[in-house]
Amino acid sequence: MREFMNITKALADENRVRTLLALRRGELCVCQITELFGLAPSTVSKHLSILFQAGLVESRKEGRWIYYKLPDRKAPVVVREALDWIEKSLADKPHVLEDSKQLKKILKQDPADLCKRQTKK
Amino acid sequence: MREFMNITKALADENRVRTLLALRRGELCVCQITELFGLAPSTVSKHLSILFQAGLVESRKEGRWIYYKLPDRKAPVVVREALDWIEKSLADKPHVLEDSKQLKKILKQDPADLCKRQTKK
DNA sequence: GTTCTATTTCGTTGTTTGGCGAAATACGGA
DNA sequence: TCCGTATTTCGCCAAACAACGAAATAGAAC
Repeated sequence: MREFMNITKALADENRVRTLLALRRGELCVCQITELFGLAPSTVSKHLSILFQAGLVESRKEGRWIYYKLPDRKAPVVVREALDWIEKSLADKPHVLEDSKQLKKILKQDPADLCKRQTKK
Repeated sequence: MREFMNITKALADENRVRTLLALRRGELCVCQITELFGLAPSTVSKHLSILFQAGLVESRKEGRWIYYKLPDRKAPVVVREALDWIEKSLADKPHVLEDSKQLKKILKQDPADLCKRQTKK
C-alpha cells in the first residue's frame, strides 16, 4: 500500500508526469529536463528524487552528469503498469506532443551549454 | 491532460483509494463509507466529490440516501484502466483485506442506525 | 407545514507540497 | 591542489489540501 501510494503521489504533479513522458525516447540529464520545463534546477532535482523514490525512474552517473531514464523490464509490475497507463492515456495529447517537439530542439544542443546558461540565471 | 491529472490527484490520497476498493463489491452510501474509515461525514463527502469530478465514481440518489458506485463499462478507457491498475496492485494487500472484512460487518447493520450514530457524535 | 435525518457546503486550522535561491556536494580538468 | 560546473540539499514562502464542526440543503414522515 505504501509503495502504491508513493507512486500515485508522484503522479499527482503535472511536471512529474510530463517528465516521465519526456523520458520515453531515452535518458536525459537534469539540465535537459530543466530546460524543457523552464523550472529551477533545484526544483527539477526534487521532482526527479520523488519519481526515483517511487521507482518510476532510474539514474546513472557519468562524470558530472546524472542521467535519468525509465526503469527497464525488471521493474515491479505496479510500476510498469503505471507507465503504460500514462503512455496510453497521454501520448497523443497536444501538450505532450508540444513537449516532444521542444525536446527535439533541446537534444540538438550541447548539454554543457544548457547547464551553464541555467546557473548563470 | 487536465482529465488525466484530475484522476492522478484523486488517487493521491489513501482514503480515496481505499474508497474505490471498498466499492468493488457494489454501491455504498456515504454513511457506510464514513463508518469504514472513522472520518467525519463531511470529510468523506468531500473525498467522494473529488472522485466524482475525476469520473472514478458515479452516484445515485434514493430518497435521503445517496449511493456511490464504480462507473460502468461506458466509462472512458483512462478511468477503467486506472481502476484495473488499483485492483490488480492492491487487491491482496493486508490493509485492503482488513477493509473488506470490516466492510462485511458494516453491511450487516442498518444504514439508518449508522447515520444516526454518526451525527450524534 | 414542521420535524427528522442524510448529505453537502462553508469557514477554519494544521500539514503538505511546489517553487525558488543560496549553500553544500561531487566530480573533471587545469 | 584549486577551479569550474552539474546536481543535490537546505531554508524559506505561498498555495493547495485534508480534516473538522457548524450551518445549509434536500427529502420523508408526520
